[in-house]
Amino acid sequence: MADSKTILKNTKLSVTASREQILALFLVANGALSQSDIEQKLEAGFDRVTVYRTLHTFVEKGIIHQIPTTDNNVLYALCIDECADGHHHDDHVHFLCNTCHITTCLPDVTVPKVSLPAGFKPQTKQMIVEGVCGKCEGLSVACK
Amino acid sequence: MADSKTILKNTKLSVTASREQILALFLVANGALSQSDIEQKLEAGFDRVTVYRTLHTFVEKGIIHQIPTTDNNVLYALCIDECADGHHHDDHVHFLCNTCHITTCLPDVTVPKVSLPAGFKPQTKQMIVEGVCGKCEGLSVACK
DNA sequence: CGTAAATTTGCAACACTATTGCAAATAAAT
DNA sequence: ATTTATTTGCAATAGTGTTGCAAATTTACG
Repeated sequence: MADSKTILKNTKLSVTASREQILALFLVANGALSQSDIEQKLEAGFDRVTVYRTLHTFVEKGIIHQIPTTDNNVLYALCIDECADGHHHDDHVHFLCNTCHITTCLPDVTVPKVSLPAGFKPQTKQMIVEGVCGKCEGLSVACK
Repeated sequence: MADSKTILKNTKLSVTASREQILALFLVANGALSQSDIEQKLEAGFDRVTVYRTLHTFVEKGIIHQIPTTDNNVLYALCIDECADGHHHDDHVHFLCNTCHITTCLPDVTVPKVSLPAGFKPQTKQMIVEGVCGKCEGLSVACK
């Protein structure tokens, strides 16, 4: 189940080298990845456009989801929940560490509901918390 | 107080034509603006770099704040709260309308607190709700 | 008010990202 | 094994982010 090829087949996507390798990167990543992260980690030199299109395909198929940032650098992360095609329900919070700059999914932390002013109809919601993650906090303590 | 020039003086910024006009745009805008929005709305043709630097300056000075999006297009909006230099406390929710694509600040809707897993130290948090805003909802009903 | 000092602008320039078309290569279906 | 459908890589274009520097503008001050 945690196998690239199986995921691709289940999603009815052609199994290709680039898709397998990119998906594998997500499976071992402990956080979210940007497009350039992926390009750098791929040993085989895939074309930038291929990576771009592969990510779009994965988002469409609900394999990964996008995480907005303020630095014009969209991040992608595996969908932990089973996302149907085009329907993302990743209602979990994302955490961006200001020390190691790794963005982590917090699947156990659900985005809370908010009551909006009259007239606003909510459909999806995103929440990003910035701060210091456990690993970095521990390291800085250890250094003292 | 709602005057461009006064705001600039209060922030100890030089009063220049570009800053006044860009700030005026925000004062009349009902939602958040992207850099290209601003470039298009400026009658006087200011250089792209000037707009870029002006926005950075305003963010630094706490006049406007950034809103992250998933489409590589950071938005900027006026800080309703009094933001000190470099310290933003815009703990309000942003609403992105999927119909008119306008992002609105909801100053009365505070980003709720969430409890994070052990080790994570939160510093700031952002929340974006997508859906349909009151104006668009009303319009679509009126059309039926 | 006028001049010097500090800031800001516009231009040039470069890097990197986003996006599309198209022909060649590859995978899937038979 | 061969045909068909997909996917890839390349070329090319557009747009954004970013910096340095000289010219223009603003502010500070006598």
